[in-house]
Amino acid sequence: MVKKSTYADILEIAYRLFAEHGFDKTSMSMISKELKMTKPALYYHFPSKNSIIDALFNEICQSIRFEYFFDITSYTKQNFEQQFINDGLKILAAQQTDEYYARIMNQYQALGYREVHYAQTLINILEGFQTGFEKLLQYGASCEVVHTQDLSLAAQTLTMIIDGMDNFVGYGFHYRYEDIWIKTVQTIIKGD
Amino acid sequence: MVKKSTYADILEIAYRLFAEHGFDKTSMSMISKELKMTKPALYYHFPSKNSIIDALFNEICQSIRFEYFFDITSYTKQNFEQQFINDGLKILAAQQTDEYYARIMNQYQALGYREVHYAQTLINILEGFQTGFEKLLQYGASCEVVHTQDLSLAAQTLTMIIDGMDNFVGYGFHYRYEDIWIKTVQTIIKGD
DNA sequence: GTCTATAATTTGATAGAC
DNA sequence: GTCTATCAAATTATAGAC
Repeated sequence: MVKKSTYADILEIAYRLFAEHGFDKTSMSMISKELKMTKPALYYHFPSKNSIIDALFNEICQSIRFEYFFDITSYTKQNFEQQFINDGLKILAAQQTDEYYARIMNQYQALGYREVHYAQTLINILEGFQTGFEKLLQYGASCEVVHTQDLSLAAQTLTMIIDGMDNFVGYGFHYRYEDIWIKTVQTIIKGD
Repeated sequence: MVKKSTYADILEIAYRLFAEHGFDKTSMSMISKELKMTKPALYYHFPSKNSIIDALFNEICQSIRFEYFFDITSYTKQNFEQQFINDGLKILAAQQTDEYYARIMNQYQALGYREVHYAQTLINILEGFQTGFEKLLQYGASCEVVHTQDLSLAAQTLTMIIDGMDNFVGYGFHYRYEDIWIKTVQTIIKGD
């Protein structure tokens, strides 16, 4: 067992506690207790509770960008549909392995309603998906493998489906997510 | 200007404050101040802050059930597609007129992660949509107007789209929601 | 880097008068 | 139904010793 840095320890513990109890009901006392250190020791590493919340936010946002899951350079005319389906399912799989993900994101969304900085970052991520999907579909159309006319609308639909799957998974719904994704992608590829 | 009941006044003010500042950062002092009464006066009407949150929750849940928007008895073979589209757009319109709706629901979702009672009620509502859509599609299939084979999958997709539209509207995304809904419904009706 | 001790503030909630 | 006054508890954050 390698000793991780205190900084990383704090973020890991805070992530779990924030998910379980929420930002507001997780006090610095709770975090320090769980870390087996005292409150002032915790304050030595982070100047405030908000700075922990922010550090966590930045770390999470790095790992959920469109480019993290979809690599446009790996797409060809031959593998297009399969690759598209697989890359989307990677997101689903990632979320399903992190039981706290949805709870945490729900709270950052709430923060976003009150502080534009959070909202803007989250909006940028979702816009990354939308424009990413659009570029991918444009490439597909140029290969004559995508037949939908309205690529922009298709990209919006895909973004909403991806976001919706995250939400529903996090809420414990046992939907047939794989099938929903596959069918949505196939319908768009096939065109009207 | 008719004088509403104090009870209703409190819920109206609390709804706005909860949306603007969140449950935790909205204190009973803030609510009473906004109502131009004192804190103990507020406590006379509601025994606790949680009881306000609960009363609001019950009121909201009444107004977002599937049956509130979709009346299956009004569907015929002739009007099926148009009626389906219109009823879905009614939800979208309702949400767009209430600027606080998404913020409030985001918080009840967060509560649901910590107290099953909230989660169960929200899940019931979403399940109401899913089974409602399925029944509607079944009726459509019996009229030979719906041609999708997998009605259950279609119902799940529709539920996710409805929920996703609420989320995205609330976050200020200017998506082409009407078109997304229309196209989704038409694709399902048309079948593979 | 970690500790003890404590300041400063806010909160949800109540007693009791009118 | 509304008020003044107040409580007990909890919270974020800091001073200062080791």
